[in-house]
This record gives sequence, structure tokens and C-alpha cells, in this order.
Amino acid sequence: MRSFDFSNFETKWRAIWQTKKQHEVSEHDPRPKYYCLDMFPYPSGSGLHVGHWRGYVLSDVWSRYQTLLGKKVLHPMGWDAFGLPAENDAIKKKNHPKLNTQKNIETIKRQLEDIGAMYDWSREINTTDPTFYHWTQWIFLKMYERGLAYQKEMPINWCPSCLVGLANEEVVEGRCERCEAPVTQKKLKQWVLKITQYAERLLGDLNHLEWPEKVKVMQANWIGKSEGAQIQFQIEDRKGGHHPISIFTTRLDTLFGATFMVLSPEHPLVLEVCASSDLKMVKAYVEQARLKKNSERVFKEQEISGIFLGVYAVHPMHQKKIPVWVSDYVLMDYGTGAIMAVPAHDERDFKFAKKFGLEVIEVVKPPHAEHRTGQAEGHRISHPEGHRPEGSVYEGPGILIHSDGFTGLDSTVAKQKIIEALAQKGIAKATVQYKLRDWIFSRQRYWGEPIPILHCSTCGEVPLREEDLPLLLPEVKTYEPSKTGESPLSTIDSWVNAKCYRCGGKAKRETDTMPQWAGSSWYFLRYASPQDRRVPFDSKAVSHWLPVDMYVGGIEHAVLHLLYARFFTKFLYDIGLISFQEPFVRLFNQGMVCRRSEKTGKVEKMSKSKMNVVNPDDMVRRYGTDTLRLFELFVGPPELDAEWNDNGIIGVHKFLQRAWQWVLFYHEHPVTTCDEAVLKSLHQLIAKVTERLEAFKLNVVVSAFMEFMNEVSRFQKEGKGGDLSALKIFVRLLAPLVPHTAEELWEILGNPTSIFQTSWPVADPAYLHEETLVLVVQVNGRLRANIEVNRKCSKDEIIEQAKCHDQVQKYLVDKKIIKEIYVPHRLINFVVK
RNA sequence: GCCGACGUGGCGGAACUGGUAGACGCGCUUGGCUUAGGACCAAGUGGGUUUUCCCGUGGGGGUUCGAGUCCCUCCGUCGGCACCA
Repeated sequence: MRSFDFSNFETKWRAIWQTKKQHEVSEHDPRPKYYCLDMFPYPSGSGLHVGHWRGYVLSDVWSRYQTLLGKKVLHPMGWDAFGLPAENDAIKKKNHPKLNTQKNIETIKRQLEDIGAMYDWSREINTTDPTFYHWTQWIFLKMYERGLAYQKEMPINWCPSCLVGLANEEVVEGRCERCEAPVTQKKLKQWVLKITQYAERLLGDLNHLEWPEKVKVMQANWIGKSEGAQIQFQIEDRKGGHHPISIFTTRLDTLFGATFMVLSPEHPLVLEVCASSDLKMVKAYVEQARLKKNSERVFKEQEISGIFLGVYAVHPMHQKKIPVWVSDYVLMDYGTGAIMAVPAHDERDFKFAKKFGLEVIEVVKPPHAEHRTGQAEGHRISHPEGHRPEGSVYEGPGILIHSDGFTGLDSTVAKQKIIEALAQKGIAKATVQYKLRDWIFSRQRYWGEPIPILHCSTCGEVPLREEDLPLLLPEVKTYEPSKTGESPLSTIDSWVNAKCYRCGGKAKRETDTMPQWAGSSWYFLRYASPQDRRVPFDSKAVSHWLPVDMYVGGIEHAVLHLLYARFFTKFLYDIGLISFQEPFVRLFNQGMVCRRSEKTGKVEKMSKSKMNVVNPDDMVRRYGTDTLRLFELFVGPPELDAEWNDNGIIGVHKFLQRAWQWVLFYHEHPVTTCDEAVLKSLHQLIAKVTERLEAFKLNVVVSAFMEFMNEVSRFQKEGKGGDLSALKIFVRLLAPLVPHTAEELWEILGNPTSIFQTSWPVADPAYLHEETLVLVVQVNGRLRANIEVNRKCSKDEIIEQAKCHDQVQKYLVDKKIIKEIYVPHRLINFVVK
């Protein structure tokens, strides 16, 4: 019998697939299309570890399964090679980013090829290739044309370590997402994309997506929609002047509880209305707050700060005067930068009021307050008026009190009535607020797409013409970031100084580059026509292949890449270039591969910095690609994090060898008729594997195969084997998981063409049902016996048979059966007394 | 603080609409084969009893003939957001 010489046949089959161009697909192929995409990797210097493999194996198993189901599967791969990680790696190794990136791509490509995935390498793309970023720049110009890209001088998140500005999405807990240095604020002129214009659609369209609920929730929270109202107050300064000021609130029902007003330190009215005696102090406070980073403004009780401005605002309902304060707990960039403070019904306002001795008026009573009074019910406690202990605030909806004509109304109704009343006076309107900010699109670094804009001394901002694209990234000697916050490009005079094509005068090029996310926001479209020089993507090809049917990648992109790609897609739809509004119909987030630390005993994410990576190359050498593929699946549910265990791989390796031997044995010792028992097991396997594949439960697909092997090994000892057609079915079932082994066995079984040109086996229902069933018999819910009955037996016959069973009789003597529960094909339960 | 996910043997994990808890694999135990080890094969492996039951899915309570699964509550772990008015 031929040994399981995986190292020979695995390379052999990869070569055959390549020469036969087996994974290249075309629009002319009549089969229905299926687009299965991996999030393309950035070519880091450290190469792939077994954690990276996992997602690629999952998507490949899925792609191959779809192929066997009769679809033509587009499964491309490329490189997200611009951006900080690539540039930092190059700087570390003192290489030019371009050369360094090329080198890294070579390594990773070789590692990816080891997976044996059905990538169509003829469609390989690279975001740093001018033929690609030509179109990234082109899309930017289209956005510019429609007013969606604009420049703005603004304080931005600045990473002092990476020396670059960051988008809000790239700041995690006040630190740089990449290097974890604390982020500071820096005022810079920035290019910004108006993603906020798409907030409502980005939120609403989430509903139609087959995405993990978790990701949808994260995006929805990030967009952060809240519905409320803007209402206008009047601030009276000390000279008797009136200053209208708008505040945003979602709790208009608490309007009568507004006992003071708070402005953000950045609010323009602060210095304008401030009583002159306090001006110095207020100025100092404003200055100090401005210097604080947002992340430092975290609300801690001992750090509550604020200053009374010495002026009052007029309450729009009862015209009483309420004091106006400034405090850094109110943010300028949300709502209007000013709030009405309702200390009785807002935790933060309450703490502020307590600290400065401000008035607290309760205006909303919880519904059914009478049942709750005095009882501890969670954190929010209601108390009879005047007996509210310190620190308790009711933040929920309820029934209004102390609210003049609105007293007695329910919160929802009250909101409606109050806004109507105020709207009549022209001082309120319903509004919607989003947390989503516009996308800061400038990076002060070298390794990115140059922004195709000129700054002309006479014409101002001038976008490049389409025919001037691509605007090539110039060769430079020093590409390290500058300390000043200017891009390294600004040091190249020959590049910066340009001629304005409009007036012929002197102009300077924009020196910032685009962020890492630019290319990945549309790359999935480019795969449809990767070589096209005329257009970013051929519209026919795109409408043929897109949208992506299945997108596989890590959860870390839940709000970054996935939100940006959705935004770009919607924009391209709006300008009529594509006919769909969502790029990824279905999303799958694979779990990470972790490892238990020997020191701490904790399970840690696999990463180079933790020195706990397992190199797939070693595993492939020892056990083969197919074994590693199987283990990546078997290691646990695909969507959950998994713990890597070196011993575990032996189990799947043994299985694969046994499967190999079983097929070869019956190939060399053919049986003329397949044993019934084997057929039954086989068809049950088809059913199980199909069902579990469809549900993406790939870990239990592997167990199903193992159970089958255990069964047929027993049959083998009894002399029961499988005939050629059974062997063929088995090998076809294995094919998506272990494509090399399946191809090799398929060939040995006498088939001249690839196994992936066959079809997915279908289970014969005749084999799925046993004629006899094993039923469980319980007495009072406890298992007492198993009985074997014929499928055709009636309920009464079965119950009679159960009663007669010795083990059951024992529990029935001297007892009265008060109930008989019969669940067809499952169990019988006698309830006795 | 808010939102979300999860909690099952020594370990990774199975268990469809409530219906035999622990599939499958690792590890471990015993035996076979072998000069030996490895590999392979066979049997066993939740706990307690010792031959017949009892207890067991983070704790407590509930619904049900029957709960890992449903409801309430508490505890713990992980992830996301975080002064968002």
C-alpha cells in the first residue's frame, strides 16, 4: 500500500492547479457566481503564524465547498501594503518602504501558497502599485468634486510616537491603536471626508446585512444616533444684553427640572457673556481645559471642575433665571456644546450640582412608584419627594411632576407636547445627533497615496485633472517622519513646487498622504477587473461579481475598515458607478488563535511581541498542509477564540492517515457490493457534513468524519467494506477540507480530471432512517431503560413494550401510572405515584 | 457606568425546535506487539457508591412529566463603548 507521502503529493497538486489555471474564473463561465473574499493582509515583516492561517483556511473550505455545489468561485488575494505598519517595519529594518514591502510580500505569498487555497493569483492586486492607487486618487477627486472631501484646520488626535494624525477610529482608550502611545491634541490643517453625511444610511442599512450581530451593534454604537431636540435659551449678560443659545437634549420631558446651564469651555459664548470680574479666572480655566486631551476629561468625582460665569439664562417655560456655568464635562463637538442641566435625572448633572450646591428639582416619577418606594430595586431608586438620599438619580422615563401644564403626562407624550409648545414660539425643533465624526483623511507620512491637490497662490485649492493621475509617490532619500508634523514629502522641493495648470502660476503640492484605510475601502471592486488601465473597475465585471457573497476576516476591523468600505460603496453608488449599496452581503469573523502562557497560565493572543507564535511552516513540514488545515478547523468553533495545543494536531493527523489507508485498502482489495452498514454510515455522513458546512460549524464537520472512520474501522474488522462508488463519495466529501489528499486519492481511484470538477454528493434518504429505533424509557424523568422498536410500530405497541421491560417493571410495581408521555422516535416517560 | 458575548470532565470542546449530558480529539490508566522506546492495536476514563443506585453543565430560585437549553436573580471571565446631554 502506498504510504501517506503528503510532502510529495501536496506540492505536486499545487503545481498542477497552477499549470491548469484551475482557480482562474471568467465572466463567460455559465455557472452561477460566488465571490468569497478574505480581508487582504498587509505584508508585515514577521510573516504568518497559525492564527493568520485560520481565517484563510475557513474561507478556502467555504470556497471549495461552493465550487463543488456548482458555482464558479472568485477567491482572490492581494496586498494592503500602504500605511504605517509597512512603513514602520521598513524604518526598523532601514530599508526603503517600497523594497521592504516587496520583500515581505514574497515571504507571505510563499506562506499563503502553502495553504493550498484556491486563490486566483492572476487577479493579485497591490494597493501601492501606481496602477491601483491611480484609482484611489481618482475616487478621492470624485469625492472632492461633490464636496465630500474638504480641508479644515482643526485640533486632531496626534500620536507623538508615530508622528502622525489619527482618525477617531484609530484612538483606543486615549492611546494610539498601533503603538499605544498616549494621543495628544494638535492643531493641523487636515483633509477630512464627510462620512457623517452618510450616517443615517450607514446605520439603517445594517439591518439588511447577514453580519454577526456583534459587529452590527458595534457599528450602530459608533454611529451613535440619538433623537432629541434643540431648544433655545436666552442668556442675559450683566449689561442687560441678550444672547440666544441652543442646547441639545434627548430628555425634553425633564425640561422643568433644568436648574442650571453648562457650556463647554470651547463654546464661543463663554468669554462673550462672562462677567468681567471673573474673566481672568474663566480664561485660565478655558485654557487649561483646552490643553487637556479628551481622554483626560474622564468624569471622576474628585475632579469635577467648573466656574460660574456670573450670568443667568432664562428658562423658556417659566422664565425663571438659572445660573450659567462652564465645565469641561460638556464637549464642544457633540450637540451644541451647551446643555441644560437636570440634576434630578442625570447622574453627571447631579454630581456637579452636589459639588457646587446647586438646586435639584425632581420632575419625573418612575411609573408605579408606589410599589417601589423604599425598596431596593437595582441601582435606580425612587423615593418620596424630599426623601431622596444623596447620590440617587432616576434616569428612566416616567410620569411628570412639578411641570405645570405637563404634570401627570407620561415621558413620551410629554416630550411630544413640550416640543409642540416650544416650536410654536419658534425656539425648539426636533433634531438628530450622531456620535460619528467626519473621517480625518490626512497622514503626515511618506508611505501612502499622495493627495492629488495643488495649492495655487492665485487660484487656491486646485484638484489635479484626471489625466494627471496617477500622481506618483516620489523617490526620496529620507522617508522618516518629521517632528514638525509635516510630511517627509514637504522636504522635496522638486516635488512640492509645481505649476498650476489653471493659471500657469506657482503652486505647491499637498504633502500629506492618505491613511492606510484608503486602498482597502474599495479594493474588493478592483478584483473584478484588476488589469484595467482605463477605469477603476469595469462596470460590467463589477456587476457580474459583486457584491461580495462572503467576507472573512478578523473582528478588529468591526468599525474601521468595514465602516469605511461601506461609506465608499455608498458614495460610488450615488455617483452611478455601481448598482449596489452594500459591499459585503455576509460577513464572518474568525476567532483568534491563542496560546496558554507557561509563566502566567493565562491564555494570550498569539503575537510576535509575546514570543508565543507557532510557525505554520514547521507544522506543514512535519504533518503536511492538509493536516494543518484540518487542525485549524478542529481546534474549536470558527467564530470563537481557540487555544493552540501542539499535541492536538496529532489527533487529526492520525485521522487523515487512517482515512487514506481505508480508501487505499478497498481500492487494492475491491469489494463487489458495498456493505449496507457502510452505506448507511456513509449517507449519514453526507447528511451531517452538508448540514454542518451550511451552518459553518466546521469543527464538528471534522468530528463527523472521525466518527465515520471509527465506524468503518469496526466494519472493516468484520469484513465489511466499501465499493468504488462509496470510496468516491467519501473522497469528494473530504475535498473541501483536505484538497491535496482528496485530489491524490481521486486520481488513485482512476479519475483523470480534478475532483473539483465533480459535484457535491447528495444523501439518499433511504439510508438515513433506521428501520429500528432505540427509544429511551424514563420513569419520573429518570432513565431506566432503552428499548429497540420498529419504526412502524404504533404508539400503543411501543408503550406496551416499554412497560414490559424488566428494568421498567421494577419501577412500576405497586405504583399507579398517572401520565404517559410519548415523544415519537425519542422517548417514553411514565409518571408514577 | 452602558452595551454585548460567554461560564459543561484533567484539557480543547459536542449536545437540532426543552427529551439518554460529556460526541470527537488530546491527556491519562491497563493490556497486546516490540530487545527497548516510539508507532500501532484492544479495553477503560465526570464524581461518589460498589452491582445498584445517588450526585453532577458557575451559585440560588422558578416553569415543566422532563432544564446545559426557557424565566428571575446573584457571581465570575472576556470583548466593545465611555462625560455622547
